[in-house]
Amino acid sequence: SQTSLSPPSWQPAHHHPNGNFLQTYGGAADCGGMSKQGHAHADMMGLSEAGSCNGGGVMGGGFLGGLGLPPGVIVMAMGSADAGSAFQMTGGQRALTDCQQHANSSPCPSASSPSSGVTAAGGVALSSTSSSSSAGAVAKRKRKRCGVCGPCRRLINCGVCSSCRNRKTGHQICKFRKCEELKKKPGGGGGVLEPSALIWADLTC
DNA sequence: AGCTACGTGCTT
DNA sequence: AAGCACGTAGCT
Repeated sequence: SQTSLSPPSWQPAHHHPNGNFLQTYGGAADCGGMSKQGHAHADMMGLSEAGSCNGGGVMGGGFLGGLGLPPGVIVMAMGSADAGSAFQMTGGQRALTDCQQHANSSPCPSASSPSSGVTAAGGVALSSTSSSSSAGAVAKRKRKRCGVCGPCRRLINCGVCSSCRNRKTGHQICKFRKCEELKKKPGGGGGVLEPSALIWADLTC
């Protein structure tokens, strides 16, 4: 709902060329879906700072050449100082909001899930009773993305990876957005996340 | 009700 | 082992 923190004033991001390219694009869906909050930008920032190298940046080149869409956005975002500041603001605001909201006891990282119990450790707190499914069995709860790893912080799909291309049948998130934690096997791993979480907290808060 | 994406089984 | 396809949990 557009209550409290109604989006600043850069909402327009949508109708602009951006909206178009995205829609035209395969990745469009994502952006559209994500734009519920309308923030492909926040991601870009994340991209340039962390992930861009592994996927965004590199791909960008390919895009411009073959598909030429996503990069457009990026270029625009970075190109216009105006937009730049706007993004910064929004991004900052968001982060801040998150922090404050989750400042309760944990740093922003946990922003991933406000009410549900997702632990930084990547564990899904099987909070409450597993509604569905039989009582005794440990319902096969879905783990949730940690929300703090590089991939998680990325908001836009590459649109070219197998997951993006096969979205119809694959039902998988963009490979570049696949949470590092979810890549690991459910049972394994301990608190490998903490570090990154801290960093993230440091950077944003 | 519809969408996104995690989990898992099958195929390559 | 990696990728694909499907079922469905979780969310809006």
